[in-house]
Amino acid sequence: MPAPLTSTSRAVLGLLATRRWTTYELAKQVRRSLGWFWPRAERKLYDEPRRLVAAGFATATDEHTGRRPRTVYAITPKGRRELRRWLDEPGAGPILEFEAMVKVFFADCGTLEQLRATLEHVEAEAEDRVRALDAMVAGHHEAATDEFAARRHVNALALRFQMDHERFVGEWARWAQEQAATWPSVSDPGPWDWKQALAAPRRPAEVDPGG
Amino acid sequence: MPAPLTSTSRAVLGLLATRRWTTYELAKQVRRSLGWFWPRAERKLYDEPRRLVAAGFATATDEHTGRRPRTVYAITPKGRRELRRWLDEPGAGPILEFEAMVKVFFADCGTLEQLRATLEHVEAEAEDRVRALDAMVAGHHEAATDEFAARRHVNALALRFQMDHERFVGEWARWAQEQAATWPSVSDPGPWDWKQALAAPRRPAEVDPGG
DNA sequence: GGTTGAATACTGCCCTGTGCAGTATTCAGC
DNA sequence: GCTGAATACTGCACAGGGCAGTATTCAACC
Repeated sequence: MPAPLTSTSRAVLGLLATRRWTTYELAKQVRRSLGWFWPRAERKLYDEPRRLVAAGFATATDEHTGRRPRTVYAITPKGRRELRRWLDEPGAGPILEFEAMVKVFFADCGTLEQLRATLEHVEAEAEDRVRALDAMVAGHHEAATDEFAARRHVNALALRFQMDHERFVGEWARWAQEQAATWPSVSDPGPWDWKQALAAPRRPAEVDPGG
Repeated sequence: MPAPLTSTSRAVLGLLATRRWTTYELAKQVRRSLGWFWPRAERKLYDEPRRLVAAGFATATDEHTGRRPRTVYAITPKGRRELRRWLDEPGAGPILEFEAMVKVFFADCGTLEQLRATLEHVEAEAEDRVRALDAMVAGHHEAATDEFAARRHVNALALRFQMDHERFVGEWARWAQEQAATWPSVSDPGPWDWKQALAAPRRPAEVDPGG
């Protein structure tokens, strides 16, 4: 019997539902869109289409560019049925993996300077990611192929999540730096009020008055 | 030479820096605190302390409860130095894995009802997690052992992130349901304005009484 | 006093997934 | 004609997940 499919298999199946792809194209596409909330190494993406073919959910066609061979994958009707069936199952909520937060959590084993540097790095990375997403949205206005335009609405739901998430990470990192700046030392926060820190309202996103 | 340590090794090392633990206790503790931003299977946590001992960062002491043996691990001075050194390296930003979002992203292959159910499930899960975190914060007020009280400030930074994150997920899921409710069909959003959806300000957490 | 079920304290196994190195061809720019 | 980037993959070692299985201890209940 064929190995049971994973969520990654279904993610690839979903992409195949929009058009035919080579695995190389699939990998690029995952990096640009799906990868934001379902990050997978390119290496795995090369295996998945084969499993879909074995399960009867996709077909593989050998083509070639000059003398170089390439395999193009396409979804089958059975594959579309499987995808619809899969959409009936609930689906796991967000799972976060945040190495820098581990360093924040154990910051009292180091120095205030190390904590500050860690938080600054998180902030800078979050800003990079916000910029990357902004660029993607800007790109949407022009380059709108047919198959993309038809999926703009679902795309927008995911994009909105990702942008707000990245903005939130940046805001948190700024807030945490401000808090830590008031601590006498990394192992003793002095009169700092942790209850207040947990209860204070989330700051509204700063409005840019210019422009 | 011993295998190079991973971030998971360092996370366990960080816990050992606060006190001595059996692996079983370590696993419970990870589930309650670290696991929110560094989720690891219990199975793996049973291997890590051994690697730390092999590297000279921890010691293992064989004890027993009645006839049942147990191994208690403790950090060494060399282990503390390694932990401080590790805090100098930047640390990776948040990585999100969100299966339900994959289903949202490919919702146009199914039905509006499936999309609604997926989003509702995400919302309910996020609310569960907010409640679990609220209970944890409430617990902090009473049960404050010495080793916990000393780490309350760094704990608060992480807790604040986690709570706001979970609240944000819930808010997004509600927002997405409202958007999808205006779509004539799952593959055609009608006159729905995707630019507006991406640009509109994030809603404050207050409740909408309209209905 | 005996049973039962939860908590404690692990180990083995198989699979998924990551990261890196390596191979070979095509194509655009100089 | 040369070079470097893009295309199109494969192999390998190791981290990590999930589940099943083993055995003891302890408190609750009858």
